[in-house]
Amino acid sequence: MITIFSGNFNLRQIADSGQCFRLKMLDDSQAYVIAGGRLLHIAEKGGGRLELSCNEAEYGSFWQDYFDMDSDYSVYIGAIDPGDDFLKKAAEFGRGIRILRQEPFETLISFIISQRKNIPAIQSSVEKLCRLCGKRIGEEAYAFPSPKALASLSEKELSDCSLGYRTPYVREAARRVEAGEADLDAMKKLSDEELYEELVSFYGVGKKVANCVMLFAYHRIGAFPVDVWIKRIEDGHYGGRFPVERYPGFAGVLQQYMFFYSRFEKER
DNA sequence: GTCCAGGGTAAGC
DNA sequence: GCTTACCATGGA
Repeated sequence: MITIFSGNFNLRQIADSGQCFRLKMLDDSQAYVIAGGRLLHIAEKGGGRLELSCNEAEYGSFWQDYFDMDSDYSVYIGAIDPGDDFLKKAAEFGRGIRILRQEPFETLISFIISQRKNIPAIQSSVEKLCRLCGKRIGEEAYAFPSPKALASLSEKELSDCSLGYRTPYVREAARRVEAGEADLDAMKKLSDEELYEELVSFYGVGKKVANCVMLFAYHRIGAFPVDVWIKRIEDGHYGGRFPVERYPGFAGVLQQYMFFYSRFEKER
């Protein structure tokens, strides 16, 4: 176990931010995260102190990058237009959110599944897939399936994970990656535009899902996914379109604050 | 029972 | 280029 310190880090907020479907809260300050075939326990101890159930080497080689610990989020928040009261409130409310660096394959499949589902339903489908063909890495803990494992599932097995009409989308994406027709790792070196074009070339991946994969897997924090929640905000607060050009290269971070804030607001 | 969800595709204009 | 019907399912 190691102890680290971080500002702008709140487990509950990250868990509820809709970017990751494999972060499970145990109580208000503890969680399990499954990523990269690893299982991590995190506990928040107050004052920005975090206890992680890994050693220094594993932190340095994986989790530090996963949680984007080298970025200072106060810089993004500080760049917000002082006249934009809505965005200032949203950022203040969700200031513990960080943009994770998740695995491209898991993110691609998860967000293909996400279309027209609410977050609990997405988590449920992803969990079923992992239990069905992901490697067991702990008590009741399963890694996200490999492309090979996912590509070998039958249509019925996939369908039984409540994928509905998305079943062929998932199947084809897994097959294409497994066959080497798309190299998700090699795509890391592409420009934003090239990466976007590669992603939307997947059957079942459109503008919104491609932007989510860019933001949450490839850490292209300028990507700005527009779903029904963000569209509602754009219409209600920005005359139909958020001024992404005012925040060159990091509008995606602000998008997360707004998404999280608006979902909370709706709950009351 | 009804409404809605981190949308995309294909067909039609 | 821009609309529109249709898609399956579960959570609230």
